[in-house]
Amino acid sequence: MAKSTIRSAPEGGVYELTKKLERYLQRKSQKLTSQRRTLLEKIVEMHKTHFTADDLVLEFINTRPRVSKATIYRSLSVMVQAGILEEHQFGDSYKVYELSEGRPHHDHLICTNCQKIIEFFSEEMEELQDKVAKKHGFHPTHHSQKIFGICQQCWGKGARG
Amino acid sequence: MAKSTIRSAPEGGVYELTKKLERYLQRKSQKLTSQRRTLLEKIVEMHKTHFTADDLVLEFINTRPRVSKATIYRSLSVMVQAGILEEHQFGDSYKVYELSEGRPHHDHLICTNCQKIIEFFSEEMEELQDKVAKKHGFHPTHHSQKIFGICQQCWGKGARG
DNA sequence: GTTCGTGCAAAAACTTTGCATTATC
DNA sequence: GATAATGCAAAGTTTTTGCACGAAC
Repeated sequence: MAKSTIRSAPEGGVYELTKKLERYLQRKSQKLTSQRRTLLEKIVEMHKTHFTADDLVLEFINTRPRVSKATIYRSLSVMVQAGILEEHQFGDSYKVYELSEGRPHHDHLICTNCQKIIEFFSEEMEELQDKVAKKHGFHPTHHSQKIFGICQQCWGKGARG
Repeated sequence: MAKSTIRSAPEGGVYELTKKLERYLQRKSQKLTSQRRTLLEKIVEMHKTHFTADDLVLEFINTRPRVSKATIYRSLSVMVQAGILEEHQFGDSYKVYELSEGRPHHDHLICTNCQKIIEFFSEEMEELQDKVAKKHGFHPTHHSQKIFGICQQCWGKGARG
């Protein structure tokens, strides 16, 4: 909120991400195909903070070169493994993805009226979570914190659940 | 953990819950059918802290009176509306339910090795969540806090991710 | 007797898989 | 040239729905 970065040349981001994917694939003896490149480009081009597999399927319906549905699903999984994407499951039946891209960890506020997702980060929250986990002898790897409710705009419009 | 209650007569619980369901259904001009009664009984009998729709489908495969899959899904939804059940989506593709039954709100630690779910409650966490929501002009209705990791037992057995 | 719920099977929504073909290393 | 990835369609999972019949109010 304090600092707003205008991404007028997203290609820089794509380049870094493709490098990262390449390094991951080499480590795994897997291949950097044109589809995987194209997908990653499309993901960056969309510049959506959150997207689904289906968003990508739609993007490729009338586009050349095509990337099939199966490849999209398979590639999303690879990119999650590679640490390029993060996978979330908000209330719904489908998975939601976002670029990790050196972004710090954050959690989500989800408006149940307009489906808007607001990201937040709280150092206090992170510490408290670690504290709770330790108290139960638990070794945390990651967490998912979702707060559902009504956002400011919707509340203003009278949507009070 | 401090107090351990032996439920030797779970029928008491069923009675209360059935009353609660009845009140809800009357308010909505809906009907308390034998299937809805039977389902609620079965849910209490299972005394699982967390169960899925499919768990219930299996329970009714060779049992009289039967309750169909469609009715199970429809009834679970009704019971969530009635405040009798809580619905969760932990990492997997299916939904997980638990009885609310006057239990205080709590969150979950999920062992990614043995799938065990540990419940916890932290007043501090609740307050912090409200604080974060307010900071973003957000009016929270509920939240879902999941911490994934390795539980004490699994860690002891060498499962360190 | 009206309205709502049930059971069944079919469909829907999202995701995964088998297999022959093609591209990458 | 060996291995891995792709595209397609088919199948898998979990959940929902349409409709004729039956139960609850």
